[in-house]
Amino acid sequence: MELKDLKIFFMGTSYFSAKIIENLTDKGIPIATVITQPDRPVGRKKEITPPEAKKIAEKNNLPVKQFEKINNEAMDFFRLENPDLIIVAAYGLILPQELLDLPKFSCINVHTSLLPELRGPSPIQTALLDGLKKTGVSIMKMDKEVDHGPVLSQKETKISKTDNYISLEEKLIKISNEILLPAIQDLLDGKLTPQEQEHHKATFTKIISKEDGEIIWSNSASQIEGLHKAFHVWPKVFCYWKKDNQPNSPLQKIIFWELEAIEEMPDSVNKKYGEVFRSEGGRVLIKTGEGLIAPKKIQIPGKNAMEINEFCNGQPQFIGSVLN
RNA sequence: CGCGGGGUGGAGCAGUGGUAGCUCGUCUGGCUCAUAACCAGAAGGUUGCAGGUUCGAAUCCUGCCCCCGCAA
Repeated sequence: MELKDLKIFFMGTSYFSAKIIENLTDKGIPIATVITQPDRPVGRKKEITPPEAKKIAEKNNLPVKQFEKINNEAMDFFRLENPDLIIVAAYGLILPQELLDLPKFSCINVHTSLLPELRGPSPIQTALLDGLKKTGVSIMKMDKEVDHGPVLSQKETKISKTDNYISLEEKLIKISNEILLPAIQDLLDGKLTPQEQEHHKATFTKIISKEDGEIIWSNSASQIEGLHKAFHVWPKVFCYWKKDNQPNSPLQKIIFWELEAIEEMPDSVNKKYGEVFRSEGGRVLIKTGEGLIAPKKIQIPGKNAMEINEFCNGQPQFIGSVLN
């Protein structure tokens, strides 16, 4: 059975999905339809913006279908079209059992973790948040529970000290594109039997929300650095500052664009968690529960991001304040 | 008409009607075991754009351009 003889649907929404579509197309795999989420209002002007997957699909002249959710109306479409195979990558919605059962060759999911670890919606972020040394990509056959189905293929990659969300996602895209097609082809050829996951070893990730990006200064510097690596793109990493250092002065949000964890120094031992000070070497540092954070580039609402020293030139009272 | 903040010398900010200031940087000279050195001095702004009010506008009014946070 040749892949290109099948009627293949692709379901995905994000940048990750778009890169998978791009690769499949480049390799001559015909995607009959790309199913993605609806265009959404984005930005201050609420401009209706198509998802990345739609942009790349249209660029490659692939038919696109958008559903708010997989309801009966959507199912009518799938029943009518009756695809042989559905590939799902970062679609963002849970598929009903009927849809999972529909394609002759099942629904195949690309998940960016070494299943059964890090099931759920945020495997890349959670790997960085937890400071894992490695992660990877799993190709699996979808079943009734999320990220629970038998695994066709898996490949791991190291997480380096300098990796953040962007660089790690790129690594995982590369791996996905290496293993996705061979796995599917082997499955079709009967050369591969999907392996049941070791369910007792499963770990789970959660949906990320805005407030997850808030820094807790009693945490360790390395935890905060992990937070930044995981969330620097979204929801961003931030904390609050009382600009006048008065108890009832309004809280000023501070977004951290770049930061670095460094070790404790002699002149920091008596500081409070979240206290900003300048070291003898002249660096602006913030005390944490364990170790120090050296902010490098920050932003306050209404302003552009700026280097920490530039910020301190205009806001000298920042040094000596306590963040929370 | 979603809510809100902002555009002032190279950078970051102050200045809400009366000669445009601060921190940093730059340049010149001095000093040198105080080192993001220090001291003395200098250069550098048609205060986003266009109108208006006023004896006088960065500051008040009107329109426009640009940047950003929230929300979605």
